[in-house]
Amino acid sequence: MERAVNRFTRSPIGGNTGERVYAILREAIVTAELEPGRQLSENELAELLGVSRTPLRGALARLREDRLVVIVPQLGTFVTMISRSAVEDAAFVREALECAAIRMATERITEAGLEELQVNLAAQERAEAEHDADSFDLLDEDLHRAICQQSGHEIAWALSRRANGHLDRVRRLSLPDNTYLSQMVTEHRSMVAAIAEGKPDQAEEELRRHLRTVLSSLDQIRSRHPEYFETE
Amino acid sequence: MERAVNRFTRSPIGGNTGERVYAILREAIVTAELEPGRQLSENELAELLGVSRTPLRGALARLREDRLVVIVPQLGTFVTMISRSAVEDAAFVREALECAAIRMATERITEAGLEELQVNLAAQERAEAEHDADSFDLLDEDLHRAICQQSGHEIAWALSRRANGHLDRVRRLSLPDNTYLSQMVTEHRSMVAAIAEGKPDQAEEELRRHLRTVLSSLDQIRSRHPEYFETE
DNA sequence: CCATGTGCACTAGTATACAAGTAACGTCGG
DNA sequence: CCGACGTTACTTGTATACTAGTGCACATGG
Repeated sequence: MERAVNRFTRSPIGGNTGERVYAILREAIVTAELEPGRQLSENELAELLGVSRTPLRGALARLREDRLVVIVPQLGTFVTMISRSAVEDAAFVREALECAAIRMATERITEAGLEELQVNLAAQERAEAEHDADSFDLLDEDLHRAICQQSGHEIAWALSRRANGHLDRVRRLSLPDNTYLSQMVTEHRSMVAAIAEGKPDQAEEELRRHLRTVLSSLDQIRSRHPEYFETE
Repeated sequence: MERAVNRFTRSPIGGNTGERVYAILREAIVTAELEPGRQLSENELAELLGVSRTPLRGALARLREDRLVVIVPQLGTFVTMISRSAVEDAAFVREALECAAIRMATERITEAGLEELQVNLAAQERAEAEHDADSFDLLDEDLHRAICQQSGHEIAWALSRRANGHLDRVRRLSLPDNTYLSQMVTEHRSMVAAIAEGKPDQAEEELRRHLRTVLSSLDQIRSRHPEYFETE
């Protein structure tokens, strides 16, 4: 324990089994392939994924921190029900972090950074024209990540994404709406424009409205899948 | 895996071994008892704490998410050096979350909630008069927690606290300054006053200034303990 | 004396075995 | 027929054993 090494040149983490399992399970929960309320058996999942319980449990522990599962000792692990408060908490966290980030990004963005945002925006417009929702999702994520990166605090994106599980689940449960894509692209365009013009207040306001559009579909989802929601 | 249970009445977590180990290690790192750069041996720590490697590794994994340790596969686990960017990231996250929370708290706080804040404040004044720094630390934490709670999003406090490791480490490394306590109490008083008067902008501004006082001691710490800092 | 190669002691990651506890189901008695 | 009780089959939590890989030190050859 005495050897104090300063060389942290190795990649911090890579394709750990636990990391991979976490990503798989999170995706399954967010898409409701593993539906809310479902009990998860560690043994069964381990066998299914071809790993042992040890890395699997690590993944479940992280999912618990994301509030996507509840682990009850000596009883079981369950996919959490969708609850209004959890969704609103996620929205609150994301709004707080990203609004602070877009403010700071507006003040310190570089030419190259702005260029990156606009390239992304152009790609989004192509994805919209081709009705390519999958490409759009990736571009959407990357735009928000890039904005946080330009703020100098990319950690905001990491935390926002992490806390975003409940919102993602609601979003993925929404039927792909034709008007949805064009509305999102329009809002993104307004955001980037505000950044380019150096108006932090306006950028923040655009982002805030943008993030709240997702929340607005909550009641719709609830009426379609009442069995996924917590009884209040 | 088929049994879908809705009764999540059990307490979510309790005194797990991993939880306990996490708290112990975090405290040791924050107080620099385990100094930056120090290599942590899983075997040694497990023996020292009287637990097996399994829960210990869970605790280390959480500390990695807090950026308090770096785990390099097949090489070792190390306490992270203090870096300006990590400290600034922590400050950014805390500022974003708590400022959003105090805003919302100001708008929706109840009489009882305000009463709670003022009781805390009075206790802080007593702790200041008695120069009881330990009591003050607890009251300080509780005040910030209570404000987040009154916002309706206590999760803001959980995340803020979690991201706050680097800031805590800097703060704990500071010598107990006589003027420090009275300044903090004064700032807290201003914050609560702004909440009571229903002025969200002012409350946010007071909190922002309050949080940045901690950051201001960074250079001082750095000159006193250069060996704890990352070479840039 | 220096350079090079090999072994060793250590690391984290993973798999497996064991312990403690819960709830549900079946059985036995009234 | 109904209720209480005990067994059983599951759960998560923890400890231990094993695997793969790293860097350092020491021995050996030039």
